[in-house]
Amino acid sequence: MSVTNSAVQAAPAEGVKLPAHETVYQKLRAQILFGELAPGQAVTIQGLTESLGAGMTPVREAIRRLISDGALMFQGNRRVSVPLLRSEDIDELSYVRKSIESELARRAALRINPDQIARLEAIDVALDQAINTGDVAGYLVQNYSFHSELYGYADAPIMADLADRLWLRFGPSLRVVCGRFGTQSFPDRHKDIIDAMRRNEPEKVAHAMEKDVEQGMEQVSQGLGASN
Amino acid sequence: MSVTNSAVQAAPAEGVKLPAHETVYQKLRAQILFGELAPGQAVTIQGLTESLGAGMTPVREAIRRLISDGALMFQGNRRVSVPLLRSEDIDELSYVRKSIESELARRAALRINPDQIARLEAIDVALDQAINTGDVAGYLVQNYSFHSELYGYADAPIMADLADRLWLRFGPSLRVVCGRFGTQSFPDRHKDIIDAMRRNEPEKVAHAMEKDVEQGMEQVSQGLGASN
DNA sequence: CAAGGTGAAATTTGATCATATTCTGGGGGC
DNA sequence: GCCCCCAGAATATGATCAAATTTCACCTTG
Repeated sequence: MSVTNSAVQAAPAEGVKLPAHETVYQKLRAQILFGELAPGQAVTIQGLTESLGAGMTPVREAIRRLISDGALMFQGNRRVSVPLLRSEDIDELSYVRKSIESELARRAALRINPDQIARLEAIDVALDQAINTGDVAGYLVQNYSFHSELYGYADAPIMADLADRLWLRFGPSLRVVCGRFGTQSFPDRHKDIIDAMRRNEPEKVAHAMEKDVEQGMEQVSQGLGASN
Repeated sequence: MSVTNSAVQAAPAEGVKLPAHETVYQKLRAQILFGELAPGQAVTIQGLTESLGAGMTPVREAIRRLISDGALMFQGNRRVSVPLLRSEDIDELSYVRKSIESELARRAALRINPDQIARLEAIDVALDQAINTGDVAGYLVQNYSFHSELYGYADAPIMADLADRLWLRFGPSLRVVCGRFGTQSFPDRHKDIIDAMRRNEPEKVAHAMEKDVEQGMEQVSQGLGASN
């Protein structure tokens, strides 16, 4: 998984080589997804060049990509910031996510094998642990992992890519909501998904995923509504 | 509208100022959308710097954005090319487009006013003209214009953005199909959409749009199938 | 003797950096 | 309170470095 939780200089031990603009993109992406950058916060090129220890060109390219992803916002006057989510945005995101992610779940259900189900369950166990210990960062990472892993089994790269992108739009807000209310209140639909996978019932899987997404977006909506 | 049909140096008369990487992005985007770049064709940075008369940094940024859009493909060994569409891709695109664009049409139907309907109709007239004269480039531009204009009325920026992105994925192939079979065989669902708009029937609009998308993707599928 | 393959050198292209230029925003002076 | 000037950040260019592909010569083999 591309998730590296810390800001350590990222020992390049794993692959061997991979372009700087790519690593910068991944780091920035993780920071946005898992809430190290708050909605509304300004992002400067020069700030990132020193905090990430990279040149200016790679940072510029990474920022462009993230703007294109909807993870960052170009404020017109050459300023870049993490966008705030409006309730209309949540409405749109909810519709699109339900449509895409339920289809991804359906397709994954048709192809998944027992090993892969076991892996999903392992992630879900880690997720429960994070919830029980109140580990917000862990919750965000494991929850994302669950969905990301599942979509990887669907053999539908375009839709998986779209789902990943949408995640970037509400990631920062999810962090805010969790930070405000904790991780307790989230009911766990993942169990339903895994059970239906085992019973080989794609429609049930799709339906459970739709419910999971709906509940998640509802949480974000309520959490953000409390602040607006 | 951001649609500039010709390759003329684009007299910057309209706004007054706008960054180089932005103009490069728009030009490249138009070239991809309307088929000046064929699927499979390689894209080089240095080639674009001279063909577009821009520096290397803006070109790089534009390419990154288009890769993020799915309009270009990073071939691993730092090579960039226009992606070829596989039939599985068309299947995914068809599902997502039907879901998103029918919803966009529904929402647009709820907000649209007579002036806007008239503008849609004007585009559709130009579209018919392009079809009758066998003007493939005109067909592509007007067809895109119709959808793009319509989605602008839906007051749903995220979904409109997604729809725009998806268009970039099949644009080049659409050009190939049209170039091979001409524009004759496309039935015109746009009339149904406009009629239902006038009668203020959002569900009918959504349904007609779904059919339009389905027919379009079916055409692409058949056209590409003939070559593979 | 000819044909094919392997290796290194050269060219082409992408990645990164340092630098110059331009624009935005704020503070000081009138 | 308004306007002009200055500081700082972003944009854009060109140069430099690194990597990959291609070319070509030479050797091996049938």
